[in-house]
Amino acid sequence: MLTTMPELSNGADADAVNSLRSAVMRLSRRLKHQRVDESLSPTEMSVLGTLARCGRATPGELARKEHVQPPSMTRIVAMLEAKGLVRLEAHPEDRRQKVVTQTEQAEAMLEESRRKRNTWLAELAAGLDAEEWAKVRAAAPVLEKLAQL
Amino acid sequence: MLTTMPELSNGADADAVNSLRSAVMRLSRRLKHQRVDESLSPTEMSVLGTLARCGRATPGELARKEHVQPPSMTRIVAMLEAKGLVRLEAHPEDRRQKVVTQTEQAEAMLEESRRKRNTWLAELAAGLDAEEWAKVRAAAPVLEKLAQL
DNA sequence: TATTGTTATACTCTATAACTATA
DNA sequence: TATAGTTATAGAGTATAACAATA
Repeated sequence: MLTTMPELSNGADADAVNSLRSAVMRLSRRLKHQRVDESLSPTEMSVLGTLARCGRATPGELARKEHVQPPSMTRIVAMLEAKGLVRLEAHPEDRRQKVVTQTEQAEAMLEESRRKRNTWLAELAAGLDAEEWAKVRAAAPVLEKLAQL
Repeated sequence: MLTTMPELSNGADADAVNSLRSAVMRLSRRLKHQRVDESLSPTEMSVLGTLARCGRATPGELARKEHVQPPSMTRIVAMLEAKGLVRLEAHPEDRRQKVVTQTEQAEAMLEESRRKRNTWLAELAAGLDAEEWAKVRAAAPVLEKLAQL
């Protein structure tokens, strides 16, 4: 039977996305609970990770990258500032904007959190073989790209 | 410098998990919005998917599989029942338990939703090349396993 | 006494709408 | 007039605690 769906010439198929979607939703739910730092929400952690990569960003840029609305990012940044993990400075050229940078404390926290993450990872790793982990590693950058598209 | 973290002999490493975690959280946020059926939450969709695979399950089993607490699953199942997507029957051997099965309507809905998903997929697919999608396809089953571990 | 499911309640995260300040 | 960010408010989804029924 002919379908009306668009051609997917690059090998993507509905079953894979179906599986991916279900796995992502359930994994995200687990990650919410397995959070490495009890005082930080998953998105707050994600923002710190983004800042560690980008160096600096405006609240608006962060909102777009995290796929969150501006008011939500305002709250998140305020939380992180209150915890001493980011600094807010005036934008040099546009006085409407602000610039968010991570503090040294955030860097230390990320290092500490990486250690905790490894412990949790070790437990999960026991359930996968080397080949399976290789697939996850190969796909991780693509998933990040997917999240940004 | 020597670390105190456990050996990860199967090739898993912290950077991969770091990347994976961030991508999963952001993707899940996108998926929340790109939901194929406006009237169903991501978890409700996930439960239907699980039922489609398992055939039947008790609320407790579903709660464990979806990594949700029993009271939450009570609400989710009640919603799905109110929408005519699942049926609740008495457990044949244990009168404390119940058995959840999907209705024909749910099956039709899943088929319809697959069509919509393909449309959304076509847009995303444009941003990845064949090799990248191959990596996603290869990793999808592993991610599902990871979500269940 | 332990387990399955439910009810009642509260919390976390995010969104929308309305507002302020700057471009 | 448009844009960046904020404030105030509401909603969705989930958790915890307390309870009922059955094993």
